[in-house]
Amino acid sequence: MSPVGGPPISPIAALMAVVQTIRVILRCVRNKDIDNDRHVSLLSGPEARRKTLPSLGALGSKNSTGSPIGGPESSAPRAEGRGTWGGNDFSYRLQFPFVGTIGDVAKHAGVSTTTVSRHLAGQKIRSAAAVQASIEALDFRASHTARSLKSGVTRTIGLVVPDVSNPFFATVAKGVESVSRQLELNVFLSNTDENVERERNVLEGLIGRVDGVILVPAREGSNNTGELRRAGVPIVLLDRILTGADDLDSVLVDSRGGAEQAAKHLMSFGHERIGLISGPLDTTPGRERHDGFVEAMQSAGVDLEPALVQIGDFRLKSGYQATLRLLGLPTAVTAIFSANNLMTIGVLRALRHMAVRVPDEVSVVGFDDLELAELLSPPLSVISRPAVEQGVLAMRLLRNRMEDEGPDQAQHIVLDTFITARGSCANLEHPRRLHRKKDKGFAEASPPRTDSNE
Amino acid sequence: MSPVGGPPISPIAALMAVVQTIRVILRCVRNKDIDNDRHVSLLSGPEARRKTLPSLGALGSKNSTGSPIGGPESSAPRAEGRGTWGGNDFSYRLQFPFVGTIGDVAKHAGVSTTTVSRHLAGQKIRSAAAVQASIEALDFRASHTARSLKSGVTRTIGLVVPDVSNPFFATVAKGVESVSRQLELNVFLSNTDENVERERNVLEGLIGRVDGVILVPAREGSNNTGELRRAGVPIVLLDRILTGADDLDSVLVDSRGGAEQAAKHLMSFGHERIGLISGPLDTTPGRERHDGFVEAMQSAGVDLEPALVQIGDFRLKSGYQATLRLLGLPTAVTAIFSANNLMTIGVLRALRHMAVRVPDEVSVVGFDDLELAELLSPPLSVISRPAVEQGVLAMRLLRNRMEDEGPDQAQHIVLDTFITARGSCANLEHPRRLHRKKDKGFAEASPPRTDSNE
DNA sequence: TTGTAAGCGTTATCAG
DNA sequence: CTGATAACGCTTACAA
Repeated sequence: MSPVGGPPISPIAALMAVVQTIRVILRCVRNKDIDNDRHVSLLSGPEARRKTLPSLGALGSKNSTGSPIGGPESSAPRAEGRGTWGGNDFSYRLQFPFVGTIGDVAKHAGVSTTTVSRHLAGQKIRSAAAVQASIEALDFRASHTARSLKSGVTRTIGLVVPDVSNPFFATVAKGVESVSRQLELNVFLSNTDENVERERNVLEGLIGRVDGVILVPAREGSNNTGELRRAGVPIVLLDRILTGADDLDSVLVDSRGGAEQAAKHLMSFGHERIGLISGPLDTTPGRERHDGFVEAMQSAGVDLEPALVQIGDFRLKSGYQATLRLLGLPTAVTAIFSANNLMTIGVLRALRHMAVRVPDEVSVVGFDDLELAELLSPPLSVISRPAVEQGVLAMRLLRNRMEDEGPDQAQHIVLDTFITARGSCANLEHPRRLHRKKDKGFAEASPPRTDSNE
Repeated sequence: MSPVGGPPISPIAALMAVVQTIRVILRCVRNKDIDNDRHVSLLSGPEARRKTLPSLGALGSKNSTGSPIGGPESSAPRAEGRGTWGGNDFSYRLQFPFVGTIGDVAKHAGVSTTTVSRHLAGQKIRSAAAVQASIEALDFRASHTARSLKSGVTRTIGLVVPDVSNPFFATVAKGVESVSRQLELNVFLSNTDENVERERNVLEGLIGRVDGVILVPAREGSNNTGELRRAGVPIVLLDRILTGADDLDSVLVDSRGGAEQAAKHLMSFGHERIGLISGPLDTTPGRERHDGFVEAMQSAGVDLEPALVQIGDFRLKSGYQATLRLLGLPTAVTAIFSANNLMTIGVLRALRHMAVRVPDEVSVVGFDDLELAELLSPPLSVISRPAVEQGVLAMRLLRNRMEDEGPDQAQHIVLDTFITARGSCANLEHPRRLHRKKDKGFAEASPPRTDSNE
């Protein structure tokens, strides 16, 4: 701050200087840098926010022309004042962070804390109007933390997914979030990166912070829910289950059926040498899509030699590399089924880089739709499923557990998948060529189609 | 449960019956359905979890052959036992939710709670080994809630975005989450749906629950941060700013520069009738991309008639509709610049539905890359930017505010955008046709290219 | 209907 | 180095 009597500065600059000074002081107080003034007590946390206020009044009247802050009975404390600086008049008004307590409201309204608490809980009290007025005057907000401590309830749930940046999980998150907002629950979002270790840490870190968890486990065989369950936290499994945890609610899709649909769809075009790019077999969708596909092939009497089954990790790069391996086989594949969206992108990239034409040379079906699938050339055929709904249902199940409603036995919801046949599959004997379909329709969601031609 | 002496049932069935019964009892206790037994006291919340345990021991020994639970000094309580049921032997073991306190540990270790607290805080105490042993024996975890109440710190931040299912925000969320995990902070995820009202509710609901907020504001002009700031919660703006809130840290990208790049890129192909599909002008990226584009056109001396500027809302459908409007103009556009990823998808869908060839008839540049952009035919040219980094930097800035580190003035970070020219732009005079490029490269990220041919 | 007082599980103070 | 004690802000018997 420039000394009084120095060069003229604008009112705004002066104001900024005052604000800045007070900020620095606040910061010093928080950092316990000051300890010689009776007005400034050594406090941390919420105390620092509240109790340093009177001293700020004192500082204000010492360092500037601000009027001191009102007594303890005043409403949300503020410092305001006017002054002259470098020949210019200016005024300022500062409102300080203030977290009032139920006790402040009680004092202000002249009742007991009990009465305020009752009012807050929606009970009828005689002095409702006065209490409400005090609450508003003080801009009072009840402390969630204190309530949690007392009630043992956090009104928070955890959503633990392998990867939010996967469009499927992002969509699920949106579904979960929308329901939890209605229920006035907050959502902790955590990524496990498909990693069992990280998952364990994440889940243990949630203990005591959440009333329930929606979990997409990294691996079927690695049950990290023990600590959480011991702590009495309800859990709903989403999209993937945990071996031996049949007592947990779950919301799955019929991955096996979806994979069968994919296999049958490809076989209906005459394909027999179909490459499968599977997810990890120790995840539910990985295993089920693998099994569903393999069984559909077998029951159709088609031989599936081991080299045709490539195991990926649900990430893009693994789909890319698996495709290269499939393309390198002595006898080329004529079709590929990829078990999730990210790997499918990898498949398409690999095919593009190797200059393999789809569907002329290789037909492709992917599990999980993509926003751009329809716009690829050819449009990508996929196994679709209701992703938002999975999130919504999981949240509903969790709510029931949290409220101890609904049946006592575990609920296992399995949603249907459906095939969205676009243009990435073609007849084996008569590979088609592409053309652009003259289609002036307005429909955003195309109905299943299998056309693709030039 | 079937009466003793009834038809023989399997041990498993018997066990399940016991478990089931105890569950029901627990539930009744929680719901206060029982109040006539001295063993079962009327409690709710954490008390219900803890204090009903002795009574469960009693119930266990009454209703089954289970051995009663140990006294208050025992470790995490469990009920276990064996028995005969319908002629078959069976045994069971149940572990009940148990949340021990610092006091339980103190008692177990024969020290005071203060000592345990000190041990937990990492201070040196004489009985460290014993206390640690007790902690492990009791499977003790300190209550986050109590700590928060005492310290005034929640170790939680809020991440408020318009739409998690937008790949850009999903990616940002991943960046934020990764840093916050390192910092051992939890992340509340909230969607505002680009809606000011909802945003206000979300932000107010965060007061008292978080130590800081990363916010992507819905509208530049609607500042909903007042309450939060009054409560002393630091805020970092991400990707969008708020008018008059220059004192808040922010992490933006050079949207204006990106839009200029897009305009220049399109003009370099000879385009002059370029349609702009802008975002809302009262959002930072909407406004800056609009202005950057318009200015680039003007300074190149190209006239931009009003009908060429269509305002969307960053959602897919608005891009679709805006494109239809552009196509319906008396003089057709020869190129389109779309201001965000979702609208770009809408653009492409509309062009596809109207059978307009890209880039032969219309060239396209979108703001924000898409995972599949490279695989479209033609590959989509976009303005790219470091999305994960935006999230990471925002989280770092927020951390500094929360720790009162770093400079006192607001930090405004602006990251560069860069053009990823693929194949969706072509010369105006000599529209090219497509072909598939023979490219066996392994590169996952293609370098900027402008080729597209048949 | 209202208020008093005892907790919820921690941590900070202060005296041993 | 340790422990009794008093908060933190709220809810809830219990008593008036």
